[in-house]
This record gives sequence, structure tokens and C-alpha cells, in this order.
Amino acid sequence: MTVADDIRAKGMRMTVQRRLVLDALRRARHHITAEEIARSIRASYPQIDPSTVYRNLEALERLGYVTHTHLDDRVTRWRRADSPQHGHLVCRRCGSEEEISMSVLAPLAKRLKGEHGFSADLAHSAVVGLCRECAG
Amino acid sequence: MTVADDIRAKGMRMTVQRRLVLDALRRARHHITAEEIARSIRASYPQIDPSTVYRNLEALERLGYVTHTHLDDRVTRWRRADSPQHGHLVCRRCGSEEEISMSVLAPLAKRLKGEHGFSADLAHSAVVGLCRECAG
DNA sequence: AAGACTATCGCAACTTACCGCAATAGTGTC
DNA sequence: GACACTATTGCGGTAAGTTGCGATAGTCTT
Repeated sequence: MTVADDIRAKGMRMTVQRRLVLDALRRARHHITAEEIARSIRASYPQIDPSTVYRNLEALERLGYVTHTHLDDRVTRWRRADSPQHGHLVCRRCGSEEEISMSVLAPLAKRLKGEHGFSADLAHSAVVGLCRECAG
Repeated sequence: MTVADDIRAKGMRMTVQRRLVLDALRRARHHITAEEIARSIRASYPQIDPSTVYRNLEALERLGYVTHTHLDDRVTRWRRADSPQHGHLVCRRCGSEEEISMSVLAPLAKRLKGEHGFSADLAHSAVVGLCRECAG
């Protein structure tokens, strides 16, 4: 079952725009912002509206093809859902980002599940704080 | 040393506007958005511009009087720095919010400090996921 | 208390992210 | 392949938040 077939099977349509968003995410190595995706698509296809990119990211997220993460405070970053999950440590002073294994976060997830019945998505938001250098 | 003295000692000024922002945060029971603060101030002092509120929140945060938290994906919530810290669990489906003790998050903070030298501020961002009801 | 210095303010323009709507164009059916 | 159905698009608009700038007003010095 191709992505296109899966999308159609769910009553949605595989449009040029949707394909371009998917491809942009495929090309991106790491997390990428909606604005970057829009810019890279519009470099070749200027008639494609940024709002279309936003809506397609949301649609593809509902289908489970992409997910988003909040690295710093305001920008939403997107990535393909099939790329390996990891956590993020972001320094609030110098802005440095470090990726960490989900196994570091797993004990907390387990505890939240056990004590609160809460299924945490700990890859969704970065952990903010001070890195080794900035903490001094 | 009063707040005003402390602010002056740091080369900043205690203005009417800054005092109003501080008071609004003092009145607020829980986390409050900048927009709510601006609205409550402007109800009595309509000549005070929202941008002034935003800039004062940032200034007061630099001084350590207030901090901000990201509960859901988009809005920034503010609170006085001396109010008790706690973590948040936010359900991405129904939007419910649950406050949890920092002690639940402490083991992770300790591990991030030990393994990565990272001083995590785990009250800064809510943990997103699915609550007991929505997870089924 | 007057004056100088400059942090802060209010305003307006701007940016980013996201809707509402009419027009367009994928899809399944015949 | 033509057609009807409707998901999706591009456009214009909106709301929240941010920034540049000239004017204002705390604060310190004398």
C-alpha cells in the first residue's frame, strides 16, 4: 500500500501540493519548520500558498505520516513520523540543542502511565534548561 | 529591598505600567496569558498598550520575578516566580490539564544533570499526551 | 529643584500562523 | 472518458505577538 493509496483509502486525495509537502519532509534531515517547507516548495512552485502547506501538515499529521515537536518556545518543527524518535535538550541561554535517547525519558513515561494513567509523548516538547556550559 | 529598589538597582525603572503588570500577576491565581493580563489592565487603563505588557513580562522575567510556561502548543502562560512550581499533563485530545508534583519529574531532572550536565526546567513545558479517558 | 541621560512608552507597521469562502480539481461510478 | 461529488486550493482577511521609532518620563547628579 503506497502512501497515495492509503490517503485515498481514507477518503482523502493525493494532490500535487500534498506530495510536495511529503517530499520536502523526506528531503529534510532533521526537524523543519512549516515556513521552511513553504519556502523550499515556493522556490520552485511559487503559486503554492503557505496556508496550503500548513493545512497539509495538519492533514498528514492526522493520518500519522508526520508529527510535530516544539523545540524552542515558539516555532513548531515537523518531521516524518517514521524517522526515529528522540528527545531534545534545549539551552535557554545559548540555544544549543542536544538530542537524547528516548530511553532516558522512558522511566518518566512509565511512571506517568502508572500513577496518572497518562500516556505521555515525551518527544513532543523539548526539555528546556541550561546546558553544561551555560549553567557554569 | 523592595521590588522597586531591586529593579532600580539593576538600572531599570519602576514605572506605572510595570507595577500594573506585577499587580495583575499577583491577583492571578494560576497561570495567565499575556493577553489576559493586557485585557485586565486595559479595562481600567485603556491607554496602556498591549506591547508594553509583553515587553514588561519579558523584562520582569529577566529580573527573575516572573516565569513563563507552555501549557498547550501555542499560548505562553505567565506566573510569579515565587509561586510554587509544578508540572503539567495536558491531553492532546480533550485538552484537560492536570497538575503534578515536581517530585514526579525530579528523577528525570537528576538523570539529565548527571548524564548530560543539563539543568532541566521541567516546569517550563507541559507534558503532552493522552489522558486516561482519551487513551481508552 | 533643574537638567541630562536614557529606559520605557504608545503608536503604527509588520510578521507569523491560521481561517472562511468561492473556485478548482482529484476520485469513484457509470 | 464523461460526470457528479466534494476534498482541497489560492486568495483575502484576521488575530496574536513583535519591532522600530519619536515622544515621554523615571532616575541620578549637581
